[in-house]
Amino acid sequence: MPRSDQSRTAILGALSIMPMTGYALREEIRDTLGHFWSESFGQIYPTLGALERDGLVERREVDGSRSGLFSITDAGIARLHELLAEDPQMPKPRNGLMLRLFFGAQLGPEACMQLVLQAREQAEQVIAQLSASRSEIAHDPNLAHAAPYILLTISAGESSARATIAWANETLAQLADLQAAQGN
Amino acid sequence: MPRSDQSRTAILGALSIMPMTGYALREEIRDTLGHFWSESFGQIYPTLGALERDGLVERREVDGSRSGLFSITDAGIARLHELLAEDPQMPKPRNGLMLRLFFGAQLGPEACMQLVLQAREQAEQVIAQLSASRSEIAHDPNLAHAAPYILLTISAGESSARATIAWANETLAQLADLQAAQGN
DNA sequence: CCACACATGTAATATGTTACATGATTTA
DNA sequence: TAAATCATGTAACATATTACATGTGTGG
Repeated sequence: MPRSDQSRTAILGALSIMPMTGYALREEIRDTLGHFWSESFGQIYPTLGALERDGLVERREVDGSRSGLFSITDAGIARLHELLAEDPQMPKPRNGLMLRLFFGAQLGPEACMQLVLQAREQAEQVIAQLSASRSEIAHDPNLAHAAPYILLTISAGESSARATIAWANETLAQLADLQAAQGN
Repeated sequence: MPRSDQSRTAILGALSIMPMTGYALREEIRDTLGHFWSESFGQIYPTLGALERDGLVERREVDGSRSGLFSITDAGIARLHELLAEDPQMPKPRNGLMLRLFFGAQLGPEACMQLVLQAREQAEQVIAQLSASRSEIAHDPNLAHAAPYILLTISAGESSARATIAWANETLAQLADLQAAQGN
């Protein structure tokens, strides 16, 4: 009953950068991998348990505290390399915005414009967040040797967001035309 | 126990364009909405059953054939409008490529370059497919009044794929630098 | 001392895919 | 007539989220 290989990959990967508690793991994944990855507590804790049973991570009880620091073992590093070498899989796409636009004839041009405006705003926020992340990552000593690779993913996010903005602008113009034509 | 509103939206939307069998529904969703949506039989048939019980679609038995043609009812159209007006939701992101690149320090520059090359090829294929779809859609009489909206989603796909290609080219150059630096 | 962040975990629920079972119809 | 495609559906499995339960440490 293998808990998702994908979750294991993300968790082992994060622990390969530095030891963490399960709680910190969620925070890091949300804040740093957030644009292209997510894990919930419901996944993280059972997966950590399974990884521990398999000897891929170790839990170190910190003095009096109830909090367990998880760190990756040598076997864990080896397994991480195997997992990373597997073919990357994308989830089946389910883009609610495109679905609505596709049936835009039912929804009408005004509502579609609202949706596109919303998408453009979100893309602008993403760009701002990524720009902030970029400098944080460049200055974080824990990430020293991982940083060049992490920055590639930041660039991917920025590139995608810029494309969304350009598309949104074109699309708004076309929707305005459709609206005008409908008005006739 | 509401079968996903999202699946209902997609199915009602497709039936709002023309009546179809469950099988044809899968084909259409895969071929036409494929770049940003997917449904499996395991979702389609139970959902059609539920929609029928709710009076949102009707099954018409065709003469001797066992195949049922599903068409949307007036109540179904009304419900579709409600569903389309709801906030679009994106699934939690799980991008296997970015996950691997993020931990690229573990994977090494050569393997990362392979991944990026693969992503660039896929994007090129997407562009070719979308370009073909574009002319099909423009010439399909069934899609006459839906076409302008559908073409907006095609443009979004093209725009995103072009951004991926541009990012891939930059990224390959940077990975080559990393590789050279590692070689020293 | 109260609220909030840290921390771990489980259970109920939702969602979705794959494989299987079954059979009709069409085409080579 | 054999193979491929059309067609419908179910069951088992896989995955993932949300809400809940529980408790500790810390700052105002």
